[in-house]
Amino acid sequence: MPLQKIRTAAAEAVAAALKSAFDHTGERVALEIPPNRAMGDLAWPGALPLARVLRRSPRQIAEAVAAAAQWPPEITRVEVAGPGFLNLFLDRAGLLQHLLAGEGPDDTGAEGKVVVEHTNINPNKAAHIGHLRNAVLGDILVRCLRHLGHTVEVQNYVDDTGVQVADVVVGILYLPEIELAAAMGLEPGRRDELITRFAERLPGEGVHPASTGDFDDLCWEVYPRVTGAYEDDPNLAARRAEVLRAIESGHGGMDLDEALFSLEKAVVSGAPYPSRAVARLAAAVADANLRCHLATMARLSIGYDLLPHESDILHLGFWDRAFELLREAGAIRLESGGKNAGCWVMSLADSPEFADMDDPDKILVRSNGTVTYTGKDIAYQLWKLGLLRDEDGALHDFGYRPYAHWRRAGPAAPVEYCGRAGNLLARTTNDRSEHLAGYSYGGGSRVYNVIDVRQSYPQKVVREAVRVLGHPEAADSSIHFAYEMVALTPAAVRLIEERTGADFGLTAEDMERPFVEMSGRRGIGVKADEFLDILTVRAREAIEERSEGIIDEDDMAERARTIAVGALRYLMARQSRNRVLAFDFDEALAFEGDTGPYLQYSSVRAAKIFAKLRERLGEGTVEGEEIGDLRGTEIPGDLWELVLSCARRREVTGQAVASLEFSLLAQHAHNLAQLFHKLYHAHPVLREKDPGTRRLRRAVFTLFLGEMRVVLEELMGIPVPEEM
RNA sequence: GCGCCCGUAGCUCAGCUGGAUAGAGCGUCAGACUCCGGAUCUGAAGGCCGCGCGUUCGAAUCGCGCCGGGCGCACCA
Repeated sequence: MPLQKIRTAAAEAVAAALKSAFDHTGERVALEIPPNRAMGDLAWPGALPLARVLRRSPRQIAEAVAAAAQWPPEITRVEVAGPGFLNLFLDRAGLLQHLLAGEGPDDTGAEGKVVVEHTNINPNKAAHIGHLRNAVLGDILVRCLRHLGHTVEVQNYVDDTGVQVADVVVGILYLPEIELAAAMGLEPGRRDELITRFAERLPGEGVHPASTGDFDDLCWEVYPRVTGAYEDDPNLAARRAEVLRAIESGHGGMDLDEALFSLEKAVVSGAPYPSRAVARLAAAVADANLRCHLATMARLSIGYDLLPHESDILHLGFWDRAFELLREAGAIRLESGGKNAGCWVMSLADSPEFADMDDPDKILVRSNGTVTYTGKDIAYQLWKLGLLRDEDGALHDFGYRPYAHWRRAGPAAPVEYCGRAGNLLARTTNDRSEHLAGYSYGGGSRVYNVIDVRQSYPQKVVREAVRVLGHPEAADSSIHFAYEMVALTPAAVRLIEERTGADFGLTAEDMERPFVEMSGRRGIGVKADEFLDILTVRAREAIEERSEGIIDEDDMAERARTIAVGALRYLMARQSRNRVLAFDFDEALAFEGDTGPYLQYSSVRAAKIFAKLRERLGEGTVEGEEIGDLRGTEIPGDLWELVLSCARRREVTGQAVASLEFSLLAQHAHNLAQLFHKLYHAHPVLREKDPGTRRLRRAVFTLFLGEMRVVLEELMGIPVPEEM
């Protein structure tokens, strides 16, 4: 029986005993796992609070329950300890046998589809380490949900019509040539030439492996110069408005080459840029950055099912429909006077969460008639929940088209974008007649939005909108997975300035603070790909330091990659989500102690034991019929500790999902690795002469190895290398 | 001003729905098998769990009030 079922059965036994011995019912009996095995494997502390109610000493109660209970057969011994704890001891060999035989699929999920939205990087520059926190947390959530038996749809939202994309376009079209050329790493030249050179940097079709100097890196350089230029040149703001208008009007399916040609022609002739060509350029910029982001995340084994595009939400009238629903429900009103005159606002005054606010109204439609981001997000959220319905009851839906196909060689292997086989990554389109046979999107019974904590207020507004539209259960199923931002330690900032020669213009006061916020606008940050590259180089050095022979280059590259990914993912997972992650290079590049490589190393070592065993003794992992031979084997305390910890995976995963705290999972993995490393020294396998003892050790290490593969690779996306 | 988050060892952090001696890692100091990889392990030193009051048989954990730090409260996304 799985540990959780034993636990439940024992709890029921306690409840029944309370009824028969004291005629006491209604108690919620919960069993816990005591701090050490001398106190048993499961414990019931409930006799203590019952003492007053039952007017007996806690010890008396515990003893009476112990005597009256019909324990499940997995409980072999029961004792009362301390002030009145009831401690239960498990059949050790029995549990080990059960775990080795495999627990079978989980049946706790199956409530319907769960939608997880994560990554959501503005497609106007390279991803930085803050985006990695988002993507890694989101991806681990997806993995855990799937492990628990849920059907999960992963969405990566693309804001292809926002000001940030417009800013890059403004840079290309209007930034002084000298500055633009400098950002592009070129000698100053004419703008039409720069546009040509810029276009040459656009990636070709498909998603290509990430490398330095990609298109997103180019935009990383251009973007801060544009935001800086707005301060110097007031006319530039008007240009931005023009570009935004052009993007909103759309390009009508214009060909990119044609667009570039007409832009260059406009430069030469001095005519204004044609709107459709500007829009086409913006679309190309957004899409190119998106593909770069997909490539970055692919390195970390992160893939997606759908890329909803904001432009499609606009063009397909998602907001118009949401607006109608909100107006019919009386949730919004047009302000005729006051500071919000001419705006459509949603009143939050009636909901307790917003009760104490100075201004409990949130503007959804501006006085100029345009919709705010929060408005669009309400429409999108309704769609995700399957609640954005037209008058005829049909879902107000997108059109869909394949964007790419991807696969990975193992649960934590890099995502590879390939031809037509593998998992489908779809994108939304603005043509509803485009369908994908066999696929449907949205309509989640639960929706997680992985967005940093600074967006809590708009997220609450979105949830409230769902509620006032008459869907309180759906509002409760709309979960904002909030996490704190990634910032830089002052030491990290100094290092980046030294290395890149940049000057972020931070004051002495800034540098006194515990951390410095990253800022794409100012160019302050550590790019995701760059950091992964640094990690990989460091991993390579670490391997070389430790190895004796010469390592084949392919092998070396694979080992270094694996270690870099493991270090990064673990770093992101181990810290509790509501604490600011102050990024520090020394800490991030550590491979010893409480790190990803430590966990990987434990698995490598365990695997090595079996390799040597096969070689020298012809023995392997314990499986099949040999499991039966373990019956009745005495399991010493330290080995048992590891077995019991392995049994807790489902429990830990469930807790991690319920609390959205993957530090629990990280700690669990670390705990397993640590227990193993201790046993490694105390319980050698190869040198053990007694076959029975050797078999037990093989069995426990078999369990450990399998467990680590699941926890690291499947749940945390941390690859386990063959060697390191 | 209002709201949310954080405050645990010198440093970076765990501690799940309150439970039995507060845990890791880094750093410091002292050690380890002619060994299944030392990216390891063992040991030592190091804590009024920010402060106060309360609830409870029991509080790092729950409540209230302070203090310190961060982040929100846009016709930005």
